[in-house]
Amino acid sequence: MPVSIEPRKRPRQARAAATVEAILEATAHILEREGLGALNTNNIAVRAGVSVGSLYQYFPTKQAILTEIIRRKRRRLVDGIERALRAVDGATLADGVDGLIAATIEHQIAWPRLARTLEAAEAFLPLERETEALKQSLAAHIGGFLAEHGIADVEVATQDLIALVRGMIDAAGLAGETDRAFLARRIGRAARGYLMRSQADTV
Amino acid sequence: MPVSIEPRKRPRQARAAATVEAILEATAHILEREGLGALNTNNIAVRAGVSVGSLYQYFPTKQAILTEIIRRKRRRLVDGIERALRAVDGATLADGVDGLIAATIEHQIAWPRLARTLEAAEAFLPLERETEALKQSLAAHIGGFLAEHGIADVEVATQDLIALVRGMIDAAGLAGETDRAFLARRIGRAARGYLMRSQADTV
DNA sequence: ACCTGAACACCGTTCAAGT
DNA sequence: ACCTGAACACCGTTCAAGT
Repeated sequence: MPVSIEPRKRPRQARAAATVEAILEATAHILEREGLGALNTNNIAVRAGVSVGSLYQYFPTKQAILTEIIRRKRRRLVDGIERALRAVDGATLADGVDGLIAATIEHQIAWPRLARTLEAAEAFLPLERETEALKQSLAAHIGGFLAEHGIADVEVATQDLIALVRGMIDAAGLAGETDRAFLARRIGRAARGYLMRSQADTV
Repeated sequence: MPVSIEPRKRPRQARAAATVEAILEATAHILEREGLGALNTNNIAVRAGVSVGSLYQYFPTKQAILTEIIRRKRRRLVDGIERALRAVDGATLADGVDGLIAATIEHQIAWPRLARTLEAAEAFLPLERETEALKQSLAAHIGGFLAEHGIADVEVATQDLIALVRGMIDAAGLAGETDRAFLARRIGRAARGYLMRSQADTV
């Protein structure tokens, strides 16, 4: 039987909302400091200052907690990308790509271990459909921008760009890098190299 | 207390060696088809055709089984890279990079879900030191090659190249791509774009 | 040396009782 | 409506008995 990952009920009172936030904060904290292996519901409840029973009032499974954290993070990513695209509206391809890279770095580098751990956690969660929807959404946004600038094979290009940007940011985050401008320049070189030759291919 | 991940004892008889191989094969099979969430030791034992007791004779923990699979996979990657580097000895930078990309694709794209799942599994395993050693080894090999061709900031360049190559291959694998030549060409564009501008920067 | 499977321990989840 | 924590179930691991 598929594991339930949907929140169980909405908190109606302020203290209940605080309980939910405390559970999510405790989970993120444990993931960033100790990793997935150290995460269990007792752990979470103790750090959140509530009982396990309360935890299970709002989340039917441990995986539902992880799912909520992932969904919030994804929402922030999409918001960040949308904001970046509005900001670079009418800009050149190179400037636009730089804006997208900066927005993604901003989103991904703050808690590198948490980011990596959440990606690992996805292997346990039945989120394929949502992941697909996220990709579609990013593809629509980013692909639209690329198409406006004459990039061929937009779907593949979008997949490739997202993959190389994420790969390089994750590696930098795990290596402890904090100089975002330096990282953005390197990613920009790879991305523009990819895109310029992609344009050339279409000539 | 740290989880033990070292093999418990070496098989001495042929049937024991067969048992170990069956356990590893069963684990890889479950990971590729059903993912980490479906992996448990009963599962593994049943599919391997042995009892749980036998499994625990050779592996002290479930994580030790995952560790052995990861170690074998890493060994194959290093071998493949070394072979590729010997093959492109004396070649141009562009040809050498193409050779490295092809070797990495060959290694990573065969069982894309298994590859992704193993990366996720690393979040549970105390493999930091080995992961660091692997990076050092790859950095020594690939960095040496890059340095011979006048690439600046070799350590960062190596990290970036590995990250973008892996990121793009993983994404392609999960998207179900099977055309390795097409994928190699796209990765080559990004990698050469990164490196050529990197060279230009040094002028 | 190798194998088996019932027994034990831990952690995810439930539920009866409370405010 | 929300909270608590003891009880239950499942799966990782052990161990006594077997070939």
